[in-house]
Amino acid sequence: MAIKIYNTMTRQKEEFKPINEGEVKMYACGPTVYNYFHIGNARTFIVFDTVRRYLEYRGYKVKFIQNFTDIDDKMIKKANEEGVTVKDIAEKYIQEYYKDADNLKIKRATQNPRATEYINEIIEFVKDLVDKGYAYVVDGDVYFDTTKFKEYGKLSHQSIEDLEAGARIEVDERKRNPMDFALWKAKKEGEPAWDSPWGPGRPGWHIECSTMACTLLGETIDIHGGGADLIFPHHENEIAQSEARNGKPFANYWMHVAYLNVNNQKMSKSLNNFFTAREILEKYDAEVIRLFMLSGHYRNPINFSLDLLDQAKSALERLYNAVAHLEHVIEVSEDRELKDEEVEFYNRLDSFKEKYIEAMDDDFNTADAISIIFDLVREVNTNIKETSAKKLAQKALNLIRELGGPLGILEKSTKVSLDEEIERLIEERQKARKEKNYALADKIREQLKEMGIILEDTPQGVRWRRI
RNA sequence: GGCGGCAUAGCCAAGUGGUAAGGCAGAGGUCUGCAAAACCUUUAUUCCCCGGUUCGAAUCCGGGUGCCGCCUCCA
Repeated sequence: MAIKIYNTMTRQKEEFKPINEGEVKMYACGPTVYNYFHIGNARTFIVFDTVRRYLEYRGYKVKFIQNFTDIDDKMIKKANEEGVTVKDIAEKYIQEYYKDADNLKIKRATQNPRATEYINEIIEFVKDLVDKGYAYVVDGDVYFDTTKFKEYGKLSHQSIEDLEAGARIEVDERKRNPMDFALWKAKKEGEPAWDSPWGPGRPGWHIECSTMACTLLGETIDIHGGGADLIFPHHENEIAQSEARNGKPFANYWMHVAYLNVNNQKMSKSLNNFFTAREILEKYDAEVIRLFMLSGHYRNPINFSLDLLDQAKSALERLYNAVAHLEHVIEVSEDRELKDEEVEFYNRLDSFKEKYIEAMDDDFNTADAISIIFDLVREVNTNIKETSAKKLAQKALNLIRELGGPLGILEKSTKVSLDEEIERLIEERQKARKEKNYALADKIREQLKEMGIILEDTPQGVRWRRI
């Protein structure tokens, strides 16, 4: 069984074959660090985090690079607005990125290179393109000549003519062709700049990713990805630059994450339907957000709403109730060998893992994978009781956690220590119940609920969990 | 104009030729002092519409309708 990945380039699912056995070289386009990232960015980050985690789960050693774009028009504008340097803005929002990403339980990339750290490599890259005749210099700007790269448009499946026909951009007269794009931009007044053979200036947007991917991962990488809006022009341009210079395929698999919409429309500042990840994290647990994001396929758009987040919250609660149940059983159950009637389920647990892998192998079908976790949970709830063998409960719990791992959910324990006050109240209530003083018992239960503790009476005694 | 995506129950959503997963919400039941949780039953004779191919289609083909996106910075 092999992993299949939908490749934007070929528009079909392909069997994943890494360049080097057992190793994956993966690059995802990261944020421009001029603001907090929004919930749509969060979707892309969470998806690639899941892809990365799953590849690791399947035994690959993953080298995962995600860049920070720390120099571009938006960065400069923001710095001017705030009266600080571009570097100040970058430093600030990189730190803020880490805060939010960590809170979303997004694993840190192997490296997060910044464009400004690779200026020399970028200049070398551009120089090569000029030398090879793929780029030309105009007034200190350097442009890529898209007509020189015969396969231009192969990722977005558009010919240059088609692209031009629909172009809504004003054509810069200095460019040879309307679709040509800047590799290097000459310095304008008040802009940060670096020396180059073409005079002071700064890199264009697309060149940084080509350069950093090539420098850190090599001329051909396994997986390159980003949001669907990067297909054109960003990734198209990356391909043109990289393949023109290196003469070999840039990436073997192109993955693109569909949008997260609000009211079925793309989130944008002008529509004022914009949510930062941070403000959502204030209201919802990271795992709720992840479950929501992963409950549909990454190539389908998802609609964002608080109501949907509430649905995900309830769903996650069901999963955690099972975890709590198992943790409870492990505490109170007998450490003994399996009884005959337990053996069947004990062995059958493995089949859930098989189905899960089958789902995830199929282009990371997280929705299907999640449904298998729910199937597992139902069976656990019916088959495992306080009287079950401890090793059975332990295996089930390990499995639930294992399957949650690549999705970044079900990593928490429901066991939390109780302070004395709560412990006293629970005991008091138990006493009241014994004395059939149910009015008092219910009152205490209500009181604990307000304190965030849910009590559940089971035949083996009281069970509690936090909300 | 070019390219692409989507349309499955009240809501979310998987399934892409073999007779409709899963979750949320709702209803009924079991358990419980009552709850909670859990479990059981129930909620789409049907997958936007119309044709066609096929023994068989939500799945393939043709034609509609509706919504969304890319072709400009954007995850």
